[in-house]
Amino acid sequence: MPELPKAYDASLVEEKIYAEWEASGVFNPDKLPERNQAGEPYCIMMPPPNRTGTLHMGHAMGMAIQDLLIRFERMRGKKALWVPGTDHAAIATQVKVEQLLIKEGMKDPRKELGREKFLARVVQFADESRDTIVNQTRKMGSSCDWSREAYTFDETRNRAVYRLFKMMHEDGLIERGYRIVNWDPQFKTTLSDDEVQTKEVTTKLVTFTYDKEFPIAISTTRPETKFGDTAVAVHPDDARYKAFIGKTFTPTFCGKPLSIKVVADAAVDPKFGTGALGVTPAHSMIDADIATRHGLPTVQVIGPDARMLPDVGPEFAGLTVEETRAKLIERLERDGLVTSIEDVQQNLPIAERGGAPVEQLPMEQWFVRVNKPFTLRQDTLRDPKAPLWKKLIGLDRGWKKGDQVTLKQLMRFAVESGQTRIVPESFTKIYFNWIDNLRDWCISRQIWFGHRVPVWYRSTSPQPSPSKGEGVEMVVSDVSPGEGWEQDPDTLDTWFSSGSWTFSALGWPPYAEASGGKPDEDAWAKHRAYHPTSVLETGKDILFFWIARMVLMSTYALGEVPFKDAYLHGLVRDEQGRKMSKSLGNILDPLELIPKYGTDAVRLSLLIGNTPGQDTRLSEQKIEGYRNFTNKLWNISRFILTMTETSRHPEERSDEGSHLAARSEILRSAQNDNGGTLADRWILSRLSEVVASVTKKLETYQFSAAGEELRDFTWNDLADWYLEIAKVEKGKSEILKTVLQTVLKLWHPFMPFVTEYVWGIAGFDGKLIVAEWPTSPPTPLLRNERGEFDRLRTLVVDMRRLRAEQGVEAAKQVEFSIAGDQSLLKLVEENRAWIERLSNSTCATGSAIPEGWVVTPSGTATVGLNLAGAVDLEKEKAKLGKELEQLKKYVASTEGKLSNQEFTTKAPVHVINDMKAKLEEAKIKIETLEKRQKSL
RNA sequence: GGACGUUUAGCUCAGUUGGUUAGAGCGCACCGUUCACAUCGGUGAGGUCGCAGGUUCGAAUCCUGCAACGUCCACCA
Repeated sequence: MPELPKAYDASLVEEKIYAEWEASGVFNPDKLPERNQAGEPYCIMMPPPNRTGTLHMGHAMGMAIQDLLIRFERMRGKKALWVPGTDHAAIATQVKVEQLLIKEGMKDPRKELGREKFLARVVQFADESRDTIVNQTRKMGSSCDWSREAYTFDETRNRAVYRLFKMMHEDGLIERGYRIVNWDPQFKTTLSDDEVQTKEVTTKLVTFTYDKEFPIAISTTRPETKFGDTAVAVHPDDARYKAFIGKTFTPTFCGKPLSIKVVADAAVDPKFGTGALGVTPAHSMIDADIATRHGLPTVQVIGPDARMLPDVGPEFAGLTVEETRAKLIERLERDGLVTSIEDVQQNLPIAERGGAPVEQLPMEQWFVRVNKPFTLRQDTLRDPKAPLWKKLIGLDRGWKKGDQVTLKQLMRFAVESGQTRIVPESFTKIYFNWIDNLRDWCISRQIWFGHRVPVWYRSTSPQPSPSKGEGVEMVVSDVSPGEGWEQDPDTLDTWFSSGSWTFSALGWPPYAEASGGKPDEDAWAKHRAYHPTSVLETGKDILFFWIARMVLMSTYALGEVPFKDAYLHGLVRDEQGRKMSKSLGNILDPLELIPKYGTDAVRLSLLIGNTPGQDTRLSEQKIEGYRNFTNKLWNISRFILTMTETSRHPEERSDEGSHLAARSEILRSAQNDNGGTLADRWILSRLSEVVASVTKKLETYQFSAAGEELRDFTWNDLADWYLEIAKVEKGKSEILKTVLQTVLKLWHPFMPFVTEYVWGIAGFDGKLIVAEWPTSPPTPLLRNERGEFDRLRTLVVDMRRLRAEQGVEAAKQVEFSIAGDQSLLKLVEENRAWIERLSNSTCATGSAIPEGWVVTPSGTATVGLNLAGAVDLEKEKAKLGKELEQLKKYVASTEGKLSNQEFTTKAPVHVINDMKAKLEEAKIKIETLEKRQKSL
């Protein structure tokens, strides 16, 4: 064995170890040992990071959690597959590249380069990002199968997108429609509802009439849209306006003649403003609904560039909405039409990327209809493995082939039936709320980077009218149908492709269309067993964007849920709880922290100390703490390995012969026979307890609790007690090795590098990553060793405390004379060697010491110490008094409880037994403390 | 406006179906480096579990109300 350095240096070993793992093939389930091949499939799809640059702490956390899960399940013998990948992220990537090009000096990159050249730049950038991301993923120690790396914009995924589009179009779920959409004037594209965010601003709420003759005043924060008004809506019961309902007026609004019908609609709040609402069907989704109900016409007055259209008259045409608004308010005031102007707080819709105010415009776009019933192509959401209770109440079945359902129903039932479980459960409610309010999903985008809408048009008349579908022939195809056909210029929302990720990344669809693409029949068939995937781990902020859409796509296309569990982690915030952002300069970069503290430390800091769905604060100090723990584990290993190497350890060498022969005998007897020492039996029983508990916790996504328990065991029980005892009691090589092996295995999913490194140095059998998870406890609990050991441990802590007291600490040597019950004295005698060592004292038992259980040895000058004389009497008395008071209070209350018949009959037996035992101990303690008090 | 979450030690957070005298890490105070580790060891201080009621033999945990902070959704035009 080489000389092992005192401190573990992660930066020297991590890269090498990762390369070894890759070379060994264990990341690929097809190359796993037989045990795994025969095991249950276990699959995680990595949420594909956007190809927009680099990974951040959120990604790091996701990878740490997923790697923990996949390593845990792989070690337990499952056929574990973790598929890595990246997302082309359509708009995000295009915007990013545009910004870069503008920085480089271009004014309008798309115009200057043209579609083809511009796209080439985006692709180049995306490819570079991919390399960076892959490199970072490796640095995190992720044990994903790189041979299966997928991309949302590669050939297989393109096929999936096309197939889904085609299927949904055939089923009438994808339709072209002229509707109001969210429009981003900055990037000139539509946005889905989820890509729109809000910003609180103060604006002017203007109350006015269209002209002097118009009898009803209306309020608005956006006067410029009023050019498009076609009605005024009032509440049906509003007495003020009842007389006008049904009448049509023709006011002239700042130079533009309008036709305004007064309609009654219950959606109008009579208490807001004047109780009358100017209806603008073209520029408000709410108003459009009202317009539909009353058959009102739609008049568009704002164009895609957020400027006024010519219809509004020469005074305003071509002005931006902001300019128009200011000018209009001025004009209305001048004309004396304004009743009031007040400042109000308003949530302005803005674009997620770029932050420009979003306009609502009527446009011809492609939509996924979520509320439209369609005919199922296959049995859907039927769960053959459902437990009996679910079968009894019908939660095991969804629908049969041929049934009529809506996408919304599928999305709801997937979670409602428990076929997909959301962790933490509280997010289920949010999911349902979102589903229930879901509107049709606008999937076409006017950006260049992304999957082109696979639809082709050809004119069949000299004056085609595409918006009405007249004079135009349309066909869905992924390749050109021939001469004279033109493809739809739009691309698809990026979530349309990532929605199919769980199965497209596994090779779906099963075969290529005759029209193109390589036949790849085997890929999906080969991976079929991995779907539904086991767990989807991602940030909680992405629940709606992504999780819901994956449920939609998977239930629709395959008739099954995309994953059994969805685990949501919270945001990683800085130590003050702020969001990490470039402008605040508070970003912690995993790539900077890893070389400094090691990947294992970074991973631990993300895994321990937080709960699912809850935001977590991260600081360098925290990571440093886990770096320290990594080093502790290293030194524990180093100590054990050195100790068990007989040729190296001087103390062990002295009794080498007998020791070697007795090795396995000792271990066996400690495990089966109540042989070995008390400490041996204690550590083995603790270990078995920890194995069971950590396994259970990892199975239920309690990573933090599992890690904490392991850390406590490793640091407190193993290092601080058992290893110290092992310095005194000899012949523990086999037990130490067993304990070390088990501890390394348990830690491996959390901190793969240091555990692998130690495993390699120790020369333990096989590769760690495929080592079996320690499922069977190393020893049964046959005797009360836990309780006995704990009594001695408490004793030693007491001795240390007294040892550290003022006056005593000055002595060169301290001797304790211990009195107590016979069983304790016997235990002390049996374990005297390590008790004396760990308390740094000598101790005697059985001698008659009247004052209590701690005295000085007679006051002789050599080593003795008169404890009573050295201690601050008043302070000591006060302390004792306080302790006694507390104990007596406890005893009184406990006795009270135990004498309460209601309590003893209703409380569980183990609680009562525990209380009784604790009570006896407290009584003994009171006795000894009282003796001591008398002696003072 | 609706929904959800959070409130426990100086700080960051655990606390799984109600059950012993509520825990951990960090920080702090004091002591300690010859034999794995100062990225260390030992000892200790520190909490009426946000507030007010209720249910119960028993509440940090369940119920009701309130407060503060946070997140999401919908928006009042």
